[in-house]
Amino acid sequence: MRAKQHLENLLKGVVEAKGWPWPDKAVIEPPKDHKFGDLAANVAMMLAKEAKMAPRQIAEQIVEAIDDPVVSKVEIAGPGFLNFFFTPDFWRETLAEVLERGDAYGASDMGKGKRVQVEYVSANPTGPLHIGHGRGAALGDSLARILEKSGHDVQCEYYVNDAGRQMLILGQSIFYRLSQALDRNPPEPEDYYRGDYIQGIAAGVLAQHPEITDLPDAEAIEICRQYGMAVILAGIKQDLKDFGVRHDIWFSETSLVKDGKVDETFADLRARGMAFDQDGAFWFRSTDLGDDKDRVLRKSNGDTTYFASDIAYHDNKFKRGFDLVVDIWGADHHGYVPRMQAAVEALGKKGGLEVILVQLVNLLRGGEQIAMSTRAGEFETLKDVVDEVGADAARYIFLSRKSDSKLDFDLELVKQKSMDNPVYYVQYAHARIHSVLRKGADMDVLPAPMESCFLDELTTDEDMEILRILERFPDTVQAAAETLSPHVVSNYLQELASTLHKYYTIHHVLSSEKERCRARLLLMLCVAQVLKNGLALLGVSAPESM
RNA sequence: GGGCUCGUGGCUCAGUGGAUAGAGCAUUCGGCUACGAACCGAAAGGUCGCAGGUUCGAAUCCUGCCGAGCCCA
Repeated sequence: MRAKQHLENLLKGVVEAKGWPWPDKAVIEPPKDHKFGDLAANVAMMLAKEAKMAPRQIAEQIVEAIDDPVVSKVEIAGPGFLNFFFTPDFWRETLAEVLERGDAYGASDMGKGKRVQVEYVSANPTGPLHIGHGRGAALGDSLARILEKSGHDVQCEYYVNDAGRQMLILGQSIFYRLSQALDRNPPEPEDYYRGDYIQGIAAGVLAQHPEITDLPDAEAIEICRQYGMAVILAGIKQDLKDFGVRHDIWFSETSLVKDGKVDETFADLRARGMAFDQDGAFWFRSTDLGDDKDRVLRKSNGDTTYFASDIAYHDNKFKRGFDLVVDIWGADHHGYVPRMQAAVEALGKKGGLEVILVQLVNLLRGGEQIAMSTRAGEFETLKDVVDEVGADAARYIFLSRKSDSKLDFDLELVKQKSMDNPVYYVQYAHARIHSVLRKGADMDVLPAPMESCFLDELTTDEDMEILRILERFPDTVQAAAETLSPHVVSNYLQELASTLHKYYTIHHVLSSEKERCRARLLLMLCVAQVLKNGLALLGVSAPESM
């Protein structure tokens, strides 16, 4: 961060002094290979057209004008890149920043306090969460942490679909099992939830509402519905808690309908000319916004559609003052995205909604696929998976890949403590450092204080490599926030851990000469801090021993 | 039929218009009588699905086609 900012300011100064405009497309970033330099800039190439000069000529002029104590060398590469090398002292200063900021290292005010809502999981409370929900949960939770770290004001929400047909089916399913348990031989419903958990809930209803056996079916079903929903929702909350996932608000669909929000939103859309009556139904004019047909909001029989509730819900979100709303959905809802975006645009909030689609999770055990279907009752619950492999491993696997590609989740592989399972690789690096720090303390050798001159001892290529990576952490967090991609952080952690392991093999920390030893302990301490901060963004623990 | 997403070493994946396309796994070879070998090093492995286009420059952007998955009809 410091490096990038420093260089940008420097270059801007030079370019301005030459009377050239600063090109929007200028990029300053670390080159793929550090032999090219510490940072590379393409300003010369971007300026070539504007200044009507060859890139090389511009580059030469810039190089000539640069005079900065931190820049130790500038080179011009063939295509016109400017490659900058910074002094070792500059890189060593990174340690001061890490020490000073501690857990806050990596934080920034990039978001400028922008209010962001992240809505995720939001599974219908008709059964326990399964592994696919776990992926959405890990992603949403991590995203919230990353956005918060980069200066956004974040709120996490779970939308409880407690009003629809699915909940009625839940009630009927419970009632069916309850009647069976009473040997009443009820007819099998056409469509119902078959999972074993339904029977447990039925027993619970009976225990708490013994009078239910004498009630008319409709009333009994309603009791089952409410009881079942409460039990299942409590289970979902517990599962998410055990998975380390946070939701600030549990928003009920029923409350939306009850409070008349749906009608308010309808009126609003009508006033904006985005909705109309036809054939006894009420329609959303989505064709105006690129949808392939207009969509019904209220059917001629008076029922409102799911889409109508969803529009009202999003209207409500924006009325609560969020600048950005992030929805995390299963990829099977992707057909719904353009419609929802159109609705948001119709509400005058174009660009205010980001939908992240999470692809399916393919659950395997030793390469064999495990079938999953909530209706059929065959699935591995999130709880089972977390109990088996641990929350850390599960979260890390989910977060180490882009959300828009399918994910194979093999229980056997995830349980293995090997490189098939990258979470241990990163955690091991952290634990290893703490082991060295403990050992150092036993030997009465402590990390050097920052203000000492010992840091001059950090001179090797490996020292510099670690320092450069530590310095990049704040950039990484911002990149992850901008692209809403936690996997950027996990990739970074892999790289840092790998560099640490390599360092550890090459350079012996404790038995080297005393001043060097203390300088290296300080370096180790800072690596541990950054590993910890990065893992925290993923919601994964950083153990000091394993 | 229309739409969305994805095609990168044998496998799983990074790669936000930039330099010789990178990791891990698997394979082969090597490294613990020093801080944790849950580790490290080396070798081998690629026409970035195919064909055009945009430009100083394309795995990346655009168009068409092929293939996979999903949604809607």
